[in-house]
Amino acid sequence: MRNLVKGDLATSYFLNWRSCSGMLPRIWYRKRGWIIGSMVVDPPLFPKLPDQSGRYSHKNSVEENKLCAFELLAAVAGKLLQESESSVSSNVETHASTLKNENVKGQPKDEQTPKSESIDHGSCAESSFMPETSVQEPDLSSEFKGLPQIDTDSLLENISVFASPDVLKKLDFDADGNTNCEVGGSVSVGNNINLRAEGQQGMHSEDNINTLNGKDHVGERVNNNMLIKSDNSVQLPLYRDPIPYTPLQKQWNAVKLGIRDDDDNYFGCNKLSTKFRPFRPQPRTGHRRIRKMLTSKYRKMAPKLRSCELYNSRDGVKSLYQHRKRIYTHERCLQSSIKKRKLFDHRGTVSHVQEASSNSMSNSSEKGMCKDKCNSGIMLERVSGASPTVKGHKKGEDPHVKFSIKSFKVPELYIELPETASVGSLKRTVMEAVTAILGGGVRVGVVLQGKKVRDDSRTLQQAGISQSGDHDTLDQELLRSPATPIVDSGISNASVDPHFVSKVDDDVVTSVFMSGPQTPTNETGNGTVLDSKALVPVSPMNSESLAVTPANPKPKKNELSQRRTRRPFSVDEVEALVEAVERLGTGRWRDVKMGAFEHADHRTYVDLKDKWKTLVHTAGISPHQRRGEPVPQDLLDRVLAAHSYWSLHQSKQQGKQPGAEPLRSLDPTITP
DNA sequence: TTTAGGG
DNA sequence: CCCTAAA
Repeated sequence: MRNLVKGDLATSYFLNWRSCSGMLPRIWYRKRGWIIGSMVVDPPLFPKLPDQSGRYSHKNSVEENKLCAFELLAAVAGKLLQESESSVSSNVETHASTLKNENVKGQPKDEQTPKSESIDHGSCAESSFMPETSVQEPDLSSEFKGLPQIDTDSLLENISVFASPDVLKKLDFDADGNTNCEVGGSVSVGNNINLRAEGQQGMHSEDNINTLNGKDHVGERVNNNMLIKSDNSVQLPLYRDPIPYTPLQKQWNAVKLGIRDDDDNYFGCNKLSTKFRPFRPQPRTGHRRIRKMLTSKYRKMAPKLRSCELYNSRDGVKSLYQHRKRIYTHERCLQSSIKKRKLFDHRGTVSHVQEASSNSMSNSSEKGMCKDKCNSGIMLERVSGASPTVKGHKKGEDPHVKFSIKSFKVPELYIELPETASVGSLKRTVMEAVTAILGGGVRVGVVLQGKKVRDDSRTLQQAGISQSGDHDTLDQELLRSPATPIVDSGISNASVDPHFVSKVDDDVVTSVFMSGPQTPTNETGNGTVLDSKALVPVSPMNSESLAVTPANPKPKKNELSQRRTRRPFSVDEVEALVEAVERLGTGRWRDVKMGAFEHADHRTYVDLKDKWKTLVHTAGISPHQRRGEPVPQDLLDRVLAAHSYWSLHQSKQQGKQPGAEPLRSLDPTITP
């Protein structure tokens, strides 16, 4: 173990129970020994070894070390459990009650409690604990004890609850009321960008565990933290019996700054040193589609699991993951359901709008990153005294409606820096990330009363963005509209931010959202817009998104046919692709995708295949005929070499055993 | 869903 | 990148 984790292992972990669901501890108990976190193992630890089969020359070492990773995580898990169980301190209760008291809104206790209420407040720490929780889950309080112990200062204030048990019980997929917990740091951008690292610095366990993603057990959450640092690195969820030992707290150093959203969207790909990853929102999936999605897309939910299968032979490890898969799936279901519910329930919900901008993060335990999903968006508030009246509007009049940006937050990002990085570099990195997002192109959408105003040709007046007098009317219209069906959307966010739904005062509040390039699935068949909130980070490579996005709405042209934004491959991506093809051949694009572009969600295996096709073509033409970012000649040479090699070796034939020789083992020009 | 190719 | 036949 000691030789596994070395001091220079840069990746660290962070903990921030900011989106912790109400029954986090339950998971520790009910799923004893289940996933505690994931782990990053840096490539240098896994020198590639010559392998007879050659295909995964690093396989053995990877697996070996992976098992070590299991050990490490198991130890952590064990400690977690141990602490959870042994601690019966009453101060937990105190904390809980404190939080309850901070729940200004105060939740109704009866079953009639609107789920939206519960969930609404669930996204914010100050209303984390709902009465129902303790009522319906008498054991919760005890279960919960393990949590606050860890870091009362940083944890409690960030605890949030997704849903109350009664909500959970109504979900399709989990009657247990298991909920999800997410651990992660956060970055908020208000007037300032504040970084917050949870936990304590400079503490390491005896085993030098400085790599631990203290994230949770829910599939997507886990995925969020399962980074592939390179094709040799592994981050795995862990299963192991508890091993008593080091205080968990010691390991909860916070070095990595996590910025996340609800999806497992990483930007970047294997072999690429992606510094940060913007997220896309969690796709919304209809209840009825969840099952299907879960079964058919488990790979996306637990990509690492897949990786293991692919690159680590078939041993016990695999079965472990297969077993795990179900759990991921299950919990993912649950979470999706919860989100779904949130989406529904937020509709028409009146909630507070105030979102502190500059002070949201800094010192307040009531505000700040616990806002979770609330952060992604721009609040536009009508500030003008002008009071255009729709009904009283006369020809020739052109009253103005003025808006100001109340707050502006950038969605969560995921930034990873070595512990040795300077604070300055941290700031710079964050700045780069934010700049990339903003500079990369954003779209602005308008959400009024929780409803997206899609028709750009409508006037503000027509859209209802004018005067308070129309408020009621608008609400009614909103209520009258049928429940919005939920469809799968690659880009839509999973929740409707209560902050953007409405405002109780007389002002018409318009929420303006930025979003990435529209995806075709933003609308349901009846044209109902599902996206009500979408601050979609735009990847740095997506600088064309603004230009590509049509300024005028295509009235009828279904956006389903909208062409995807063009995203030229970078040299790094090409390199990763070439490397993967050298290894896997030209007939296994899915494997290539999984192995080298797993987290580059915008690269499908078809994309990769197409890119390879063009690469082969490019390599075959004279340099002056090439366009776009020049691909280094050596890469093109490798392309040709791999192409010819795999053409000869018939990689695409299924009869071929998995031991098909990778090119690199035969090509002297390719040396690690 | 994935592969393979044409457009 | 898109589209789609075929597997």
